[in-house]
Amino acid sequence: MLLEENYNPLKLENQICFPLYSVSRLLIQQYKPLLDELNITYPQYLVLLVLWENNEIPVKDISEKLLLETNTLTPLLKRMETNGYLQRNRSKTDERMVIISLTKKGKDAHQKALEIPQKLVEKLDCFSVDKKEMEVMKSILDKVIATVKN
Amino acid sequence: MLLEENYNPLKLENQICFPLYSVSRLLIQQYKPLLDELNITYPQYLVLLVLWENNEIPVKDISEKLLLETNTLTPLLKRMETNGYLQRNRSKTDERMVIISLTKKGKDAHQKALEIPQKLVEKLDCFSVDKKEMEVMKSILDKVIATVKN
DNA sequence: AAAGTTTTAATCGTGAACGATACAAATATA
DNA sequence: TATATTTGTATCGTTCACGATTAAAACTTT
Repeated sequence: MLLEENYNPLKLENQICFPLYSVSRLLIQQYKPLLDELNITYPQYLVLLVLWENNEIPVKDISEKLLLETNTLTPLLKRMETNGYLQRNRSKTDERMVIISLTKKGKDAHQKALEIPQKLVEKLDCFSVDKKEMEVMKSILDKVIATVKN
Repeated sequence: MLLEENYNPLKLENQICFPLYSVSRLLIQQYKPLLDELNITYPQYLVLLVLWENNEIPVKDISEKLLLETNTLTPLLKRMETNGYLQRNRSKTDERMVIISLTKKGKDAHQKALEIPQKLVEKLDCFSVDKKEMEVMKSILDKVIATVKN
């Protein structure tokens, strides 16, 4: 297709970012009903994934892991604090840092969340999305992230 | 990896949606400096792509092509109208519909935009992102969209 | 120790996304 | 032809994203 004579790079169907952007949103929409049960959003779910692997982690490190700026994370973390999922405490050794840690509610949510990935896979199955293709795509995306990250 | 004994589906690195979501945002960030020259955002660029293929198109049809709800498009289209890129007119045959059409500025922007895809490809080259892999990914994503769309 | 620089969060403003709701125009049904 | 339903758009409220800026703490370098 790239070799066709009157190839138009501005045609919607020739965009690479558009399907990426759309599928990302479509997938997040698939997560929504599952996350609603925990009363969290998809970005908040990502924060929980990080915290379940590292209880006690500075905002900066969450920012690096999720590729989100602190001006996105600060209000998001405050909402999660209000909802009782986590605590925000200034580090005593370096007062520039705010250390995020899970509350009991945040830790307990891990058990409930364990079924989310499987339920999502089932949803994608319904859409006849090929699991192998998803693996291929994931490996490509991970490579892109690794190179962009430098 | 999926076969390992203590495979943890809640590990960040085992998520499929997260890299999709991140790369989508990273790519849109790559577009930003190019789109800044036209004083438009990435979703606004998508609207222009649609309009360059169909001058005179109802909001509903843009919504279907971009997979965006009208409550997202209405304010976005109003901003583009304010910026002089397009016009919004009620259809005379069916007054429920608002027909979007390009202004001269909107049509003229097409010429400037022609160089955007090439410039983006160059950027991705710098990140040593493989073009073939991008094609593979695009075909998978297009399939996902087609199936989700039903 | 004083001055400059870097690091880490927070604040502010703008622009998406999207669920819920409203409303008028068009269409279908009784 | 009334009444009900559907369709297309708009409005409202909440939550991201993110650039620009601010501020304080921690470091470097005179």
